[in-house]
Amino acid sequence: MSKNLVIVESPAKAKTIEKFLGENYQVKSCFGHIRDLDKGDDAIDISNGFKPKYIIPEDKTAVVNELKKLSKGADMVWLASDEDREGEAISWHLSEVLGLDETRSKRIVFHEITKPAILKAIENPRSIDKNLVDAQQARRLLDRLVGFELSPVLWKKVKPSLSAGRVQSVAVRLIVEREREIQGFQSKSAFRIIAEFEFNGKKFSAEFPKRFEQKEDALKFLESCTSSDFIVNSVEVKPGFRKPAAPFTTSTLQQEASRKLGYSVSQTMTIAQRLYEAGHITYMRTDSVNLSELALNAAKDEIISAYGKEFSNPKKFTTKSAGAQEAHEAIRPTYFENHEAGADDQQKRLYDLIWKRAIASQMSDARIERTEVKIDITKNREILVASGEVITFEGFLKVYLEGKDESVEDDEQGSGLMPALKSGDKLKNLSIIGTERFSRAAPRYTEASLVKDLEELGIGRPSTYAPTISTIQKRGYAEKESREGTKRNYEVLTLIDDKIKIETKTENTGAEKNKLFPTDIGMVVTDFLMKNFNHIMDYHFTASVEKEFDEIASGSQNWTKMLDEFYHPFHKTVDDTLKISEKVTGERELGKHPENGLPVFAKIGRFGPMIQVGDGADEIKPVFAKLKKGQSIDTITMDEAIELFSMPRVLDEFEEKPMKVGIGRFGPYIQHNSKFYSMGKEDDPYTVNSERAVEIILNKRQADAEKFILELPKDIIVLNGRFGPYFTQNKENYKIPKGVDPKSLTLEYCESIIKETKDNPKPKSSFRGKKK
DNA sequence: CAGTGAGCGAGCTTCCGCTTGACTT
Repeated sequence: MSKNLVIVESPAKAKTIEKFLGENYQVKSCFGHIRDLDKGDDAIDISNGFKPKYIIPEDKTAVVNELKKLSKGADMVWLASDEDREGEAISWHLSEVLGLDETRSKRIVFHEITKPAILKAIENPRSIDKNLVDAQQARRLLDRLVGFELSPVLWKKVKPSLSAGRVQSVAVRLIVEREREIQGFQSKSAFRIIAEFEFNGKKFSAEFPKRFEQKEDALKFLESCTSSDFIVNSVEVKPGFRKPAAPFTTSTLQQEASRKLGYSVSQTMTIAQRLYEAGHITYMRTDSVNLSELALNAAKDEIISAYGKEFSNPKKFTTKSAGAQEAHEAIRPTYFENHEAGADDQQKRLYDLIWKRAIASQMSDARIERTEVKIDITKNREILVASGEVITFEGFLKVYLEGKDESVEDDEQGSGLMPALKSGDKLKNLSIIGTERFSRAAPRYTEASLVKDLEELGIGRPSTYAPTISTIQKRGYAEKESREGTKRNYEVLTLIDDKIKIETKTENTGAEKNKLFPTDIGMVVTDFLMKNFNHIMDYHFTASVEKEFDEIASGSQNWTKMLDEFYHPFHKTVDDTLKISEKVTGERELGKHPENGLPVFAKIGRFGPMIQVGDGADEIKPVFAKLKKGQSIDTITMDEAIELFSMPRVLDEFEEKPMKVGIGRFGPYIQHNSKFYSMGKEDDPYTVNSERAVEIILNKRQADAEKFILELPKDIIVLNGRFGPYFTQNKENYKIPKGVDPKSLTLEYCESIIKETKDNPKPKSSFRGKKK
C-alpha cells in the first residue's frame, strides 16, 4: 500500500496527477461533496446556533467507504480539493468523516494541473482554513433556509410542488421582466437614407446621419437631392486596433457555443466533459480567465511556429466578473500543438472553438484603418457620411472572432473597402434610398444569454448554470420555444435618375428560435415573490450576501451571527405572508361576455392557466376552458378567450358516426367511433375541417396496419413503433437489437431477449417523474 | 390515457453547489 493518499475532487484529475507523483502516491477522487445537509426540515437546529445535521448521501457511501479504508492504511492523507470555498469545505468534511487529524493529514492547493504546480503544492502544505469552511456553511445554510421556507409559501399560496430559491427565482425574474418589456414595447419607425456611389469603377455607400420619422420629410429630402452634384468634402483616416477576447470560462464557452454552434448550455457541458475526460482540455467548470505559465509558453511556441513571430503577443488576463473564485485555469487545450481533437463531430467542433479562442487570446491585436468620408450634397447643402474599415494587420483575427448576440440596434453598418478618395472628387450617384426601419425591443433570452446576465450579477456558479436553466423549465416557470414571426409592411423610397419611386415591401418580424419564454405560473410566482420577498428577489441580494461570506472567510464576521441577522427578519416575513396573503391566481377580468353578460376571467387554476366565465353568482355554475399553447393570462383578449369554448367541435359524420375535435392532455385529437386520433402539429384544432379529419383517421389506420410485422407463439407480437421495430408480450415491450431483421425473429431469440432484460432490471432514474 | 375546476385532507413537494454516470422507452 502507498504511504501517501492524495484526494482530489475529479477522477480525471486524479489520473493525471498520479502520473506526476510517482509510486509513493496514490491519488483518489471523492467526486465532489461527500456530505450534505439532511433531507428534511430538521437539518438545521436554528435555536441551537444553526447547528447543521450532515449526512452522507446514499450514492456517496461507496466512495466514502473506499476512502476510509485507504486512509487508514496511509501514513499521510493529502487533501487536495479545489482552492475555493466549496473545495475547502470538501476537505473539512473529508477530514471529519475519515477521522483525520493534523498529524496524519495535510491540506494542499493548486489551481493548475501541471507537474511543477503539483510539486510546489506538496512542498507547501497548510491546514484547513476553518473560516473559509464557515463561509461555505453559511452559504449552504442560507440557501437551504431560503429555499425550504419560501417554497412551502408557494405551495400554500400558489400551487403545490413549486420552488423558490436565491438563484432560480432571480433567473425567472429576469425572463419575466424581459417579456413584459417586450410586450410593452412600442415600435417606432423612421426612414434611413443610404446613397450608393461609384468612383473609378468602385461602388460604395454613404449614409445620411439623421433619420426621418415622417415619410413626407424623407420624400422632401430625396426631392431636394435631385439633380445635385456630390463632392467629397473631407477624408479622414484613423488607425485603430482590436483586441482578442480572454480565453474561455464556463459562461463564455456556453455563450459562444450557443452563438456559433447552436449548442444548448447543457449540451456544451456534456461535450466539454468528454473532451476533459479524454485529456484534451483543462477543466470545464471555471470562472477564471487565467492561463498557467506552461500554457502561456506552449501557446507562444505554437503561434510562432504556425503563424510567425509577429503574431505572438503573450499576455495575462484578469477576471472581472463578480464573485469569481478562480480555483481553476481558464478552459484551454491541454496540448496547443493538437489543432484537432475529439471523438465525434460535436466534440471536434467544440474543441476547435476552445483551441481558437485560447490561441487567439495570446496573439497580437489586429490593426485596422477606419476611413470616414464626408460628401457634400451641393443642392441642399447637407452632408452624407461614408465609412469603411480595412484590416492592415490581421493579428488574432487570423484564427478567431468572437460572436455577437442580437441587439436592439440595426447593425448593417458599412464596413467594406473604400475607393481611394480625396476632397474635391466628384462622385457618380447611383441611387438614394430611404428605407423604413423599425426600432426593436430587447431580445428574449437564450439559455446562454441568461447565463451571461446571471454571471454578471454574480448569481450562480459555473457548476450550476446548466442545472438552473433546467430547473426553471422543469418547474414550469419558463419554456424554450420557437415562434414564427409576423409579416409587416414597410416602405422604400428610391431616387434614381431624378425620379422617385415609392414601394411597399413586406418583411418578417418577431421570429424567435429557441428562446426562453416565461409561463403564466412563472409570472404569477415572480409577482408574488416581488411583492412579498423583495429582498430575496433583489438583483443585488446575492452580491450583498457574498460580501458577508467574504467577511466570514477573512475572519472578520461570525457565521452564525450573520445567519442570525438574516434569518429572523426573513422568517418573520414568511410568517406574515402566510397569514396576510390571499391565494394568488393572477386573476384578470377581461370584461363581460358579449352574449350572456357574465364576467370573463383569465387565471391560474388547479390544472394551469384557464378562462372562467361566470363567478358563481345567482347559482350559475362557472364554465372553464384551458388556454392554448402560446397564450398568456397577461395578454389574452376577450375574442381569443371566447374561441376557447368552441371545443369540443362537432364535425360531419364519417362512416355513419360523428367526428369530434377536442384538446386533451396529450394535445388536440379527433374522436370517432369511440377511438381517439392525435392531431399533429401541422393542424389547428380550431379550424380543422371534416375532410382533413377523415384523412387523419385514415392515415392512422394505415399506420396501424403497417405496424404489424410478425406474430410468434406465446403471445409475442412484433410491431413497428415510434422508435423502430420492437416486440411485445404481456404488455411489456422489448427492444430489438440493432442490425437484427425483425421479420426473421424466432421464439427462441425473443425469449433470450426477455430473459436478458429481466436479469438486468433498469436502474431507477432520478430524472424520471414519479408516478402518482 | 383524452371527462376534471366542490370540499375534505393524508402525505408529498422544495434549496445551491461539488462531482459523474446510466439512461435513451
